[in-house]
Amino acid sequence: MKNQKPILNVAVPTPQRQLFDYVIPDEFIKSDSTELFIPGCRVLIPFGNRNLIGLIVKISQSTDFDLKKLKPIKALIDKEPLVSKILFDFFIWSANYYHHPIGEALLKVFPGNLRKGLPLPKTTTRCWKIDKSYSSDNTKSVKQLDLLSLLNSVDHKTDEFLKACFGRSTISALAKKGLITEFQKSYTKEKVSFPKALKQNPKLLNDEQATVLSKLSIEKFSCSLIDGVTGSGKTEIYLQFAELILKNQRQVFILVPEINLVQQMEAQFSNRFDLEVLTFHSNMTDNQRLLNWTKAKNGEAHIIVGTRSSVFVPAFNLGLIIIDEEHDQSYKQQEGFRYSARDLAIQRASNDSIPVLLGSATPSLETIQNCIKNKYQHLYIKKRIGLSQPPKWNIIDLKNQSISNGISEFAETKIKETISNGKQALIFINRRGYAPALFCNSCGWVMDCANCDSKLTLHKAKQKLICHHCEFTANVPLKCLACDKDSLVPVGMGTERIEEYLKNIFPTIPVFRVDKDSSKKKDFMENLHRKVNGAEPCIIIGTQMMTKGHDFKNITLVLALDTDTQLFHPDFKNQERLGQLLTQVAGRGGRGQFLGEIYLQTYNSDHPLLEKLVKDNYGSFLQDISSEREVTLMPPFRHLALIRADSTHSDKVINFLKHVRSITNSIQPQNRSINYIGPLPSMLEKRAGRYRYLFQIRTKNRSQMHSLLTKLTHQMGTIKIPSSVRWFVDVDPVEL
DNA sequence: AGCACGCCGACT
DNA sequence: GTCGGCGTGCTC
Ligand SMILES: [Zn+2]
Ligand SMILES: [Zn+2]
Repeated sequence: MKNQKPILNVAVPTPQRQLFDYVIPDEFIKSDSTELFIPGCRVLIPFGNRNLIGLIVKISQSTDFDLKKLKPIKALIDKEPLVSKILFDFFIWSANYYHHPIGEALLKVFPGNLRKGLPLPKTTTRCWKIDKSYSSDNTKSVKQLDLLSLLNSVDHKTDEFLKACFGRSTISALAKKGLITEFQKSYTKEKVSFPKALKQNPKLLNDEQATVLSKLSIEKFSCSLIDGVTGSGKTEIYLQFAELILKNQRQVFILVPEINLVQQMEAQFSNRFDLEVLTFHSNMTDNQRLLNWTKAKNGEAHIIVGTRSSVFVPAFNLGLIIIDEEHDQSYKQQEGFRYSARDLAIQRASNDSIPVLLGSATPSLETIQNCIKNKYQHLYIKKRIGLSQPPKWNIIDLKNQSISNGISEFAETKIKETISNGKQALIFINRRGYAPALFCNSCGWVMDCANCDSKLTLHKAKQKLICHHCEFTANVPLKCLACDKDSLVPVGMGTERIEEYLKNIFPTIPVFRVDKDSSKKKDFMENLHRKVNGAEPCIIIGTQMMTKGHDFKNITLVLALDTDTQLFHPDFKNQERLGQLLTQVAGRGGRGQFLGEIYLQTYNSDHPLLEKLVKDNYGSFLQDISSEREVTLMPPFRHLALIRADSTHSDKVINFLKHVRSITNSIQPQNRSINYIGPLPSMLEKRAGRYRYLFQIRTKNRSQMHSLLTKLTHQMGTIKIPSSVRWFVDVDPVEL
C-alpha cells in the first residue's frame, strides 16, 4: 500500500522470521523531524499488549500490511544509531547467513542493558583535585599529606589510582574536610605513539617468526593462518603485528575460545602496551560489559580481548582481528543464534578491509582447505622457540598390559620415573567426575538420566549422580533400584577417580585436578600456574580444559588415558577433534629445556589415524581426515546445513522433518550438487526431555545453500507446526 | 517467545 | 458455580 509517510521496518525480539511495520507518531511528522528515524536506532513499540524495545532496520515508503492497522511507535530511544551503518549491516548479514529469526538475532548481538532500553553510559572517569590551599595544620595524617602534595604537583589523579595508593578512607577524610574535590574527567583522545606506548620491548624473533611477520600486511583485507606448532611463539607475532596496527591509530580485537584464556591473553597485551586493554566476556556484569562496549565504540579502548560474542563489539577504527586457537569449536555458538565467531570475524574484516589472523597449532580442516583454495594465506612455524624440542609420540598397546584404575602398568612406571627424575606429569582424560556410570554387578542395571539418553556420572566429591547433558541430579543410591541388592559399582574412569588413585600411589607428591568442577573456584588457574611453575615434581590430571593455551615449563610426560572413545565416536568432526586435542595436550610437554614425551593408551595401536599422528604429524593426519570427508561428501567438500527440530514426542519431530524434506524437495529437487539426508536422530537423541532430530542439506555452492534456505524458511512460515515441535536452522554445524 | 483466549476437570 | 490446567493462535 502506498503512503507518503515513512514506514519503519522494526526488528522485534520474537522468534518470528520477519520485521514489523510501524508508523511515526504525528508529533514527529508535524515538527518535520522524521529524519531522526535512522536504521540502528532503538524504538519503544507496542507489540500485542506489551511494550518492547525494537531496532529500526529499514525505512520504507510502503507496507504489505494493512496501513490503517499500523501502530505508531511509542518512543524513539536513540538520537543516533547505536553502531555504524557498516557494522549494523554486518549484523543483518549475519542473521541472514545463519537464517536465524531477524529480531532475535539483531537484538542478541547488543549488550543486555541496551536490549533493556538503557542509555549508553558516560565514559568519564572520577578524579580528585585540590579544593583549597592547605597547610600541615589541616591534618596530622602522613597519608593525607602525601596525597595532598601529590595532587598539588600533578593537578589531579583518578579515584581508582588514589584508592589503590592511599585507600578509600584517606580520600573520604580529605573530602569531608573540603580539602579536595571530585570531578568527572571526560575522555580525550590521545595519539598513540611508539615507543612511548611500549611497556616492554618486543622479543627478538627467530627466522621463522620474522618471515611470518614480514608476510602480514596491515593494508587491506587478508586472512592469514599462522600454523605454528605448540610453543612456537605465535603470541609474539600477534603482539608485534598488533603494534604496527596500533601505530596507525587503529584498534585490535583478539578473540580466544574460552573465558579462562581471556585473562592470560589480556595480560600478554597489557604487559606489552601502555594502552587501554579491555576484556569482553560473559563473566562480567551487564554494566561492565556495556561500559567496555562503549569504550571500544568510542575508541577509548585500544585493544579488546574477549570470547565469541566480541565479534559483535563496535569499534571506532578497527585495524585487526586475531582469532587465537581458530580450530576450537567453542567459536561456534551451540544454541539459539548459531553463529561462528571465527567465520563472522573474517566477514567483518572483509567488510572493513582489514587483516585477520587465525592462529593454531592444529588448524581446522576447513581453514586448511581455504588455504589450499588460496582464500587464506598459509604461514608456517615449524620449530619451537628457543631450545625446546617437539614432543616425542608413543603408543601404549593396552592389549598387552594389565590395567589398574584406567592406568596401564607401563604408564604407571613412566609416571614413577618422571616423578623420581624431579619432573612433572600431565594425565589427560576427557571425562570429569568419578565414573561415567554406576552399574549393578548382579542384574546389570545402570542409572540413566530421566530426561536424556545418557548415563549419570558419579561425582564423589559432591556425592551426587549428575547428568552432563541436562540439569538432572540424583542422590547416590545405596542399593540397586532394580534388584535391591547391595552390588552397585562405579564403572569407567573420570578425573576424580584418577586423582584418588594417584594420590594413593603418590602420597607425598602434589596431585592437581583441572576440570570444569575444580576450576570454578576463584583464582584457581592463577594458583595452579604458580604452584606448577614452582618446578617441584607433581602430577596434573586434566580434561580438554588443560589442552588450551597453558604454558607449563616443567612437564615432560603427557599421558592420554583414553584415545579409543573419541576415535570411534560417530560424529563427523570427532576424529579431527581427537587429533587436535592430542596434539595440543602433547604440546603441554617439553616446553622447557627437557624433552617432552606423550603416550597414548589404546587398544587400537595399529589404527591408521593414530599411526599418522604418532609416526608422522598433525598435518598428515589431517590429510587422511580430508580424504575421508571428500569421499563421504562432507564439509569442507560440501556446504552443510541442518534443519534441527525437537519435541517431547519422537513421532511428531520425525513427521515434521519428513514434511520439511518434502517441502525442500518441491523447492529444489536433488541433483548432483544438492543432496538431502534424513530425518536422522541427532547425536544424543533424547536430551533434557526432548527428542532431537535433524534433516541435512548438502550443496556444492554456498549460493545454492543460501537461496534454498531462504525459500525454505519462508515457506515454513506458512505451514502449520504442532505446538510441541521447535525447529531452527544450523548453518555450518560442527556437530550432528 | 510471551500473552490472551478458551474449553474441560475438580475444588470451596 | 469458578479456579486453573495448558492447547491454540496472534503479534505490525
Ligand atoms: Zn541390580
Ligand atoms: Zn540428562
